[in-house]
This record gives sequence, C-alpha cells and structure tokens, in this order.
Amino acid sequence: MNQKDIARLAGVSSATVSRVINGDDRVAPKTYEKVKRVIDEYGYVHNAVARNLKKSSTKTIGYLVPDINNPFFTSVLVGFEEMCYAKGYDIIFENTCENVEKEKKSMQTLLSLRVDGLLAVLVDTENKLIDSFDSMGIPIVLIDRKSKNESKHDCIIIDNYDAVKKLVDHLVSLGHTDIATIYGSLDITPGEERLNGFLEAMKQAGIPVNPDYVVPGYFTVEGSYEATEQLLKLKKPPTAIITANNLSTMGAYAALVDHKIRIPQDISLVGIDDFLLAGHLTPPLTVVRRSNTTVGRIAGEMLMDRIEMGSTHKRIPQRIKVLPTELCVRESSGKPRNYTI
Amino acid sequence: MNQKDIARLAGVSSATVSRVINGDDRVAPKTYEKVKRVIDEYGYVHNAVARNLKKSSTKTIGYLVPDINNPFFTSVLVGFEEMCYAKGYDIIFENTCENVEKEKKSMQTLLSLRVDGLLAVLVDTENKLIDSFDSMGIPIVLIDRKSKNESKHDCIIIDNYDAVKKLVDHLVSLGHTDIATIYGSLDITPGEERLNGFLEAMKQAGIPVNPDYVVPGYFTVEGSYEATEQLLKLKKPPTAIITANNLSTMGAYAALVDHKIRIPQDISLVGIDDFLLAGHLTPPLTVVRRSNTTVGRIAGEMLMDRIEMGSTHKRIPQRIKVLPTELCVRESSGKPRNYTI
DNA sequence: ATACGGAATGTATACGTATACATTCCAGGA
DNA sequence: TCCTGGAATGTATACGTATACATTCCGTAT
Repeated sequence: MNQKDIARLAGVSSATVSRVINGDDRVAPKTYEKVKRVIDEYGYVHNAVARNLKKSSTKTIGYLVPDINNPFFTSVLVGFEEMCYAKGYDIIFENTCENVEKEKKSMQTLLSLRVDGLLAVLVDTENKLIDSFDSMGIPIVLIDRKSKNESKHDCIIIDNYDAVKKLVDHLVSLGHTDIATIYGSLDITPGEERLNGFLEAMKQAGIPVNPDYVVPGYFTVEGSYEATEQLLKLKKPPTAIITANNLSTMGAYAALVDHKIRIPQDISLVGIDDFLLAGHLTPPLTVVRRSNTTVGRIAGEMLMDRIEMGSTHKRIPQRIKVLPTELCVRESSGKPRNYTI
Repeated sequence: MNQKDIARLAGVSSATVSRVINGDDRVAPKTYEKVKRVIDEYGYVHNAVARNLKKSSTKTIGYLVPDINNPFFTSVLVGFEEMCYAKGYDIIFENTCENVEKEKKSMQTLLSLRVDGLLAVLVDTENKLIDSFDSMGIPIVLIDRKSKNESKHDCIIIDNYDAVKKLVDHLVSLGHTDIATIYGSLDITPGEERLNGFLEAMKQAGIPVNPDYVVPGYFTVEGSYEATEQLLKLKKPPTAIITANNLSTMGAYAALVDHKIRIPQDISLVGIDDFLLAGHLTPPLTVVRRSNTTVGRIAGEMLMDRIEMGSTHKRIPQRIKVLPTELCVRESSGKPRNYTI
C-alpha cells in the first residue's frame, strides 16, 4: 500500500496524494477530503524511508554516549529529547560503553543512516570518523568532553577549574587541610581539568597536597569505592574527600557508609554533579551542580540551529557554551575532625 | 558520491561495488581490492536509507518508554541495547512522558520510519496504532504493562501478586500488622496488580487492612513523598510501608529521612524493584528485585527472534515470560516499634 | 466569443541501492 | 578445435516518495 495505490483508489494522481500528505495547500478541499478518507480507510502509513531518500534529510539525530547507566547522560537525554520532539526530530541512540571500537562502529552506522546531526560524548576525541561527519556537512555538538586538538565543533561544558575550586574553597573555609581527591580518567577533559583544578586550587589556598590523597577512581562507582577504601587504609586518612563526578560520589559514599565512617563528622564528602537522591541521602550531599537537562536542551538547540542553516552552517565558527555551576551546600561537609580514626 | 561514482572511478559496474560493500563472495579478490581502495580514497559512506528502501527492512527497532528519568527504564535499555548491538540493530528512542498524545505521535513516527520491531511500555494499552503495527507485521514486545484486552503480543512481566506477597509475608514474619502501602497508578497493570496483591496477601495473612494505610503515590518520587507525609500525619502512623516501585521507594525514603523518622526502628520501609544506591543508603533498603538488564535482554531476544522469522512470526502464539523475583532483605525492615511516634 | 491567467491536477524523473537476469570470460574436457 | 559450465561481471529495474514541469480546467475580462 503506497501513494500510487491510494491515488488509484481515490481517482487522483500520486502527486496529489503526496500533496495531501504533506499539507500542500494547492489542493482543492474536496479532493483533500476524498484522499484523506481513502488513506484512513485503507490504513495507509507514509513511508519515511522513501521520503528521506528523496529529500536527503532524515529528521533524525544521533545521541552517542559512553554509558547510559550514568544518570547524568540520562538527564541530558531528557532535555535533548524534549527539544528534538519540539522540532520534529527523532533520536537514534548509541551506547559506546567507553569502547573505542564500538564507538567507531556506532559513528559509521549513524553516518550511514544519514542522521542530520550528532550529539556526542566521545571516548576517542581524535576519531577519524569525525572528519567524515564534517565532510558530509553533518553538524556535531560535543558535551562535557572537548576534542583535544583544535576542534571546530560546538560544545557545551562547565568551567571545571572553577567547579573544583568552589569545593576546595568551601572545605578550606571549614578548616580542612587534609583534603583528598578521587580523580577520574585523565584522558578525557573533565578528568584532566578537574584534577588540575584541584591541584591549582590547593596551591592558591596555600595548602600542600599530600600525594597519598590523590587517588584514581576512574569515574566509576566501583573504582571510587576502592579508592575510598584505599584512603581509609592510610595511617592518617584525609578529613575530606572531593570526588570527580556523580558515580564517583556514589562509590565514595557507599564505601564510607559500609565502613561505618560518619559523614561529615569523621570525613566530609563533596563532589561534582548532583544526582537523584543526592539531596536525600544521610546526610544530604554537598555538591557543585549544573542543570543536566539544560545541557541536553542547549545541545539540541545548537544542533538544530546548525541543521536548519543547511550547508552554510560551516561558515559559523565554533561556539563554546560554558554553563554556570553552583555550590550546593548540604550536610555532608562539616568541620574537620580533631581525633584519630 | 554514490555507488555509481565509485563504480566509474574503479572501472567496474555499480553492481560490483554493491557486492563489495555487502561482502558478496562472488567477486574476484583483485576487483575487491581495487574497489575497496577507491572507496577508502574518496571516503564514500554507504547510504543505508536507500538500502532500507530497497530491502524494506531497516535494521532498526523502536524503544518507547513513558519516562526515561526512571532508572528502571534506563537499566532495561542497557540490556536491550546490548542485544540489539550484537544482532546489528539500531535503536530509535521515544520518550512518551506518560502522555497519550505524545505516545500516539511517537508510534506514528516509528511506523513511518519502518522500524523492524518495537519494544514498548505503553500508557494507552488500547492504542489503535497497535493494530497498525500488527497489520504491517511489525512485532511488538511489551514490558511490565500488559494490554488490558486480550493481547496477542509477547510480554515480559513479573508476578506482581507474588512480589507483594513476599514483602507482606516478610513484614508479618517480623511481627508487623500496621502495614501501609503506597500504591501506583491503577490504570496500568503493575499498579493494579500490586495493590490487589497487597490486599490479597494481607487477607491471607489474616490481617485487616486499615483504609488510612492505603494511599496513592502514583509511581512518582513526589507523589510518594507526599503520601508518606500523609501517613506520618495519622494519629497512629503505620509501623511499615510497602512502596510500589523504585521511584516510590525513593520518595518515601526521602520523606522519612526529612522527617527524622528512623528506619527501621520507627518505621520499616520495603519496596518493589531495586535501584542504584538502594543497597548503600542508610540503612540499605529491603526490596523485591528482578534483573532489570535481563528484562531488556530477553525483550531484545524475543523481538529479534520474531523479526528474523519474517511474516511467519504471526503464526507463533503470544509468549509471556514471567521473570523471577527475589526478596532481598537488607536493613530497612525490622521489628515493629512498641512506642508512639 | 475569445483570450487570459491562476488554480488544480497530472506526468515524469531522480534519490541510491540491491538484485534478478543477462552476458562475458576462461579453464578444462572431449 | 570446439563445447561446456561455472565464475565474474554487467544491465536494468524496483523500492516509495517529492517535486519540477506540463497540462487541464474554469471563471473572468475583453
């Protein structure tokens, strides 16, 4: 059942059917009704595949993230989907599992599927396939992680140095000096910048950094759980811990709870990125936060803005949107203990 | 740049190029290499839109859920994506926001996009568009919520009656009689069955149900937060609360924490469905759980199984997979208090 | 009555691919 | 030498749509 069939049944040409379907106003009301009736009667459903081929546009956008288990990417997806739906775009979902090979295949697929745009959080920011998107004129918006080489793509980030500095300063103002950090993967920008931000903020605060207090958590719950246990095993555990993202915070929290460490009496815990329940844990956690759905919403706007510009979008220079962050003081940060644990 | 261009540049026909791309072994090794080289050199990327039109199959599956903010649906997505990726299917993501109108539009879009299958959690289980999928021979797998009318579609569910009964029996064995439940939306099966299951299990245990102890939480964090506050306002609050899903548990937990109610000393809290952190809260929560990623994985299997059967899949009768649930006793359930709060 | 012009509709084609069918090629057997 | 047959390749078409262009229709002005 296609337009030609409908045309025959309605006694018109297939062009007219196409016009009815696309709401072309150059069709007489009575013809419109007649065709509409036949369409409904026979349950014809428009074939977007053929349309996409003809129009060389798919009204489709790729959403490529490394780990959908991470609630951050889910929240971003919510905002992104909201914008896409409003503008009539559909989302093709790709989960790369932080795997370079899978990322390649996913990007190849999206390319092949002729998505009109791509929202990506890349594992391999030097990925050659990025060039393919460029040469095909498909806009890309990057989130959180920038390409290391001079990238031409729009991106939405936060000031990681500033975010960590807010946490360090907060802890320092409470009297902490034995501050530890559980840092993330250093080969992606947030990991690198948040660690450097920590070191820099400590320097500015005039507090020497204890190398034992700088441990990797790999941005994962498990990694940070273990990192926390490692910190607890020290002869003198830190009085405060700064984590590098939401998962890291969860891991550290779980480890502290499991080891019966009281927060914040024994150890203060603060982190980057808010998450569901973070404000309702015992105690509620102090975090530096941004609006995750806003990230998705702005990404959608920037992307569809470029898409609608057509090929001329290449003339618009890279746009970098730095979202504001806010220190949200709750109860997981307090004065440093003055006893041994 | 298309197959014809590549063909001309390589001095072969477009059919040969197509064969090379599809790995057809009826092409001479040297020809294969020659074509491959031209493809790489010119950065040709295969057009899946055209292929899909020709083959009337898209290697694409719709994933339609009411609320991706719910971690349950995210976990399901993880398992589902895993299976899809393994079999070479891509996912088109639709979030209906529990909105009937949006659900209709989404289904219409998926139909138009000619997805090969659909994994759906429907708001409106009487949706007429389901029939369109049927008549076009596109298989559907339903999760969690069954169609109310006699549905012909595969579905993956749990025994809700049994799940609630496990919680009730657990609480009764601890000595509780003042048991409250925060139930979910009654117009979807899990909501209806879990409430009925509660009433039935209480009956079987010989415990009269206090109508004040049966309050709606609408399967949301906020709704359940308020429901919990409502329970706390009673002259005699319950000694235990059973929640209807993960969000409901979070809401109740947050409310109890915020009102300084001690769990389980003052009130026990148990719920259906596990979630990240549930085992690391203070105290860790007792829940009835299933493997969420398994739900997605099995759904993917059932769906692609039918897809690969082609049109004959209609001859296979409805398959209902009831996943096992397990009572996971942690520390949020204890003996009932013997004092007034 | 005729010409005109805009509205309504029809005709024909291209989008890029996969594949049925046709053709060419070539080695090996008679 | 010719024939045979399988391997390799080419030719032609259909998938379902949107749309440029052509045509028809019909009311109105001349």
